[in-house]
Amino acid sequence: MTRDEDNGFSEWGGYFEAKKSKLEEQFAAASDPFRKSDLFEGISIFVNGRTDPSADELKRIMMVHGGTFHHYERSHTTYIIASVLPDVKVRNMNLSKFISAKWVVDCLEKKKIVDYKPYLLYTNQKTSQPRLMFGKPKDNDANDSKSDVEPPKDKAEMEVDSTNDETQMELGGILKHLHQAVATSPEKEDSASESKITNLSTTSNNSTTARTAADPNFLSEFYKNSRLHHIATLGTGFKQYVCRLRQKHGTQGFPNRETLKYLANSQQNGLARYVMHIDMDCFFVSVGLRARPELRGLPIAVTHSKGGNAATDVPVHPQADRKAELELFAQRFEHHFHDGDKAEKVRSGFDKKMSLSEIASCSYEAREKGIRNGMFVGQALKLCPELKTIPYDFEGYKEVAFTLYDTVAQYTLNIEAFLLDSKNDILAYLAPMSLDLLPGVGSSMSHKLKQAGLNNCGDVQKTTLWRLERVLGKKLGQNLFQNCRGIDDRPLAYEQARKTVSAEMNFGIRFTNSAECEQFLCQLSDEVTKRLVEIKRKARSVNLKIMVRAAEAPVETSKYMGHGVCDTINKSSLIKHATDDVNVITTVVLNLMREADIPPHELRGIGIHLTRLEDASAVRKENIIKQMFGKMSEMKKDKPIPQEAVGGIAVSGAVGDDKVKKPSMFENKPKPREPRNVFSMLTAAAVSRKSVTEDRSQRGTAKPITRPLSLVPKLDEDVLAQLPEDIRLEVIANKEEHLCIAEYDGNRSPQYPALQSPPLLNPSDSTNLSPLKATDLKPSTSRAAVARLQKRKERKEQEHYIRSDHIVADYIEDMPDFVHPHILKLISHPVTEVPEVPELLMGDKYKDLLNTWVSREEAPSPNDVDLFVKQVSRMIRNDQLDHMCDVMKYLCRIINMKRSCSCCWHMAYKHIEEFIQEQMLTIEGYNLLFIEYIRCRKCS
DNA sequence: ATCCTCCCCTAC
DNA sequence: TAAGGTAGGGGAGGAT
Repeated sequence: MTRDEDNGFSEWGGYFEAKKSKLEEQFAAASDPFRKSDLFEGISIFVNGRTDPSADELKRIMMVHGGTFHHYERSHTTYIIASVLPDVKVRNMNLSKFISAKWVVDCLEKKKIVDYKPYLLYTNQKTSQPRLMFGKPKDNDANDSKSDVEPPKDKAEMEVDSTNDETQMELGGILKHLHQAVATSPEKEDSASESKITNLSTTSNNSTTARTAADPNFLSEFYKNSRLHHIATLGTGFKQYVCRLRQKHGTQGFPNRETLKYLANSQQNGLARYVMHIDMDCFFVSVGLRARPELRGLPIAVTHSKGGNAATDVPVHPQADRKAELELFAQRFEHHFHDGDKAEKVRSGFDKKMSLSEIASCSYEAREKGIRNGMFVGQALKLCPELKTIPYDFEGYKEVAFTLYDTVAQYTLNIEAFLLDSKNDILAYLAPMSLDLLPGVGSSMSHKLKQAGLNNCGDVQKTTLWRLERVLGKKLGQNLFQNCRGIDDRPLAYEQARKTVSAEMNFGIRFTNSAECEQFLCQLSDEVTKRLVEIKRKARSVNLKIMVRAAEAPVETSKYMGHGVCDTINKSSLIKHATDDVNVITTVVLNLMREADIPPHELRGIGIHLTRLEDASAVRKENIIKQMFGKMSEMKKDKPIPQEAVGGIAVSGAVGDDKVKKPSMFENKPKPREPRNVFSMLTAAAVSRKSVTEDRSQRGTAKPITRPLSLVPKLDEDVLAQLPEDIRLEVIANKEEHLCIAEYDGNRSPQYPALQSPPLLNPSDSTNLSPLKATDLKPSTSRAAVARLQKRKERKEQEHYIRSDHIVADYIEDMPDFVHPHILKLISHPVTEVPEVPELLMGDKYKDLLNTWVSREEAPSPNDVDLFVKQVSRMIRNDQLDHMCDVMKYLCRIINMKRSCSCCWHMAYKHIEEFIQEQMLTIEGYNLLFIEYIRCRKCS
């Protein structure tokens, strides 16, 4: 259940601070000495992509004429200026905000705000826009909204009424209202009429409301009302939101950070780092109280229950038996009773006819009475009969959290919670602290530690690492050992690629027959697949989690539509190819359920978890292997590939151009091998390669790509043996073409395999060969295999050859970078004769080397930077992230220390860092946050 | 030794 | 009446 803290929002800062920043923003605009007019007062724009006039020019116009320019789209951005529509699917954008830059120009020319509607990029809109409703009764706008679209509350606040064509909207004025509306609450008007009622919780009073999962509307109904669902999705959603802000942000500065720096500089040197900790206390309650100031200072709880008398005498299902369920629950979860709140819930929560609705968030005044988040309302009312309950406001939570993130983003995009480094008294400071205050320590772990005689951080500080590892396991022990000393040196990671996707419902599951159950499974499969597609991934493993009524449990639960005491069953299935096809997933899910063979009426909870996720485009590439084999058969009919084509067509997209031939620090070391090469053989591959190389040049990390012939990976039976089982079997099934790949000339020199004896494809001899078994694909010395090889050798002389190695090389080149570590390994062989990048930076010697490098060179040579980049690149591939971070930290420090005025060095460092982030993102799926940074006022 | 799978625990 | 979700980390234990 929920912990005491709050619902996941305890890190999210104050709403009123956010509000203040809006005012400050307006104030800042008003006080601009260069200001020429107030034309755009109250209007803010965000420029998306390339526009005419340019973003810079638009920024200048807005500044000079009283408007606001947002460096990234914010929830209250009035208009988004763009030339083309972005991929709206990605982020559910509000299209009614996208207008052409010409609007700004025309406003300026006419010296007034002209109607923006003719400038909308997306014109296929319903006649009624979601609109701002300043207390207007709904029927006031009947003339324009015969609307079948309900104006969603959340969007309405950000929209501007544009229904009256004749009227030039006084946008500035409206926006002032808008700000006010956001600052107070969208529910103000409702609450005023209700404020006399003690308890304001409302439930869906729609009599047609779906009651169980047998109703097709139940799923969406449930998600709409589930606090836990909202907490989870808001969390993930905001992670993505911050990522987007970070991506959009690019190299722009942080508008408000300058102010902060200015303030800081007046006191000290300004190079110190600041950590802002934002704590959103009682988040749900605080948001709920925006519209109910009269309730401030009272014990308040956010819950679905109406509270009051209604919550002490709830109807109980005739087949429910609270006492029996309580006893069974207590018996089954005895070992969980180290969690005091949970124990108390069981002990006194099931009493009489008390409400079993859970409290999502409660005010300090309520906490003082012993009320906790997650507690049943009935139980809470026993502790505090005067407790007031208020309803959820999910849209409000979202809105406030957006405001918060937007506000913070004006200062930094390194938004992540972390423990402080040791600044001296940290040990003493932490010693008396309760262990469950540390991240990752919950009721279970602290209980375990208590049993080991460890009650607080001080106790753990005195314990050996070995003992902690014994008690908790290796990793958890190590973490606690560090954390209780205030140390957490893990690199901060964000933008991590998702590893699982799931959708679960353990409420309202009541089926009378399998048709109802299967219909729900289809719906849930659909839901989870949508989430999968949304994140552009595909799944290989489908897991079905089923909660089944425990044999001893009463047929109906004490909690209305709850799951009661259950047994949990997990069933999983591996899919041949990663998929995001709803039909495939649904079929698997239905099969798993049939296998589980549970009577539908005994089901109480169902969840679908998709794991072993793969990147959708990587999966596409995997399929290309098969296509490639297919193409090879077509090529039988084509002309032979002239040998000259084999030599390698260098495709360059160089950034580290060698115009400056500075001697390299590392020149006496063996030359690193060039990592890539491109061969053009298949038209299709060449086409898709184009986009890959474009990508690289955009990133600015492309290198001239040439590779000697000897580096072309060969494809042989080992490769095939290592391909994923399913693909391999398919290959076997299509033995006609693949046999040739599976076998190669055994006389090849081990030293220069590709050069001296390139693996050759002989398309014509394959047809005579017998079907292959899987074992045939392993390196074989069997007589039959030798005979076949001999036969092929004889034919080589007269046949046209197709080089499988080229095709594979081409395929590898065509793959996006991030699949290389995984798939490249499968396909290519390490080539031994070419020197590897020397491991200059491994071990401890890197410090000396970097020290010498930075001390000796006034400016770093591109070659050295390039070599350095290769070294760190390898560390990333080899999963030596900790070491890589150490190396980077050291380099940064040395540069700050010895080259504080040399922006060449600063740029070089930043270039390296950018490269690392790119590579991290593509290989690991997330970025790193480097604690150490270049402290230069000139170039930072 | 290393990987995989099935959980449990924790955070939000 | 009531809306008891979602994702990641990692330990235990078995397979290889």
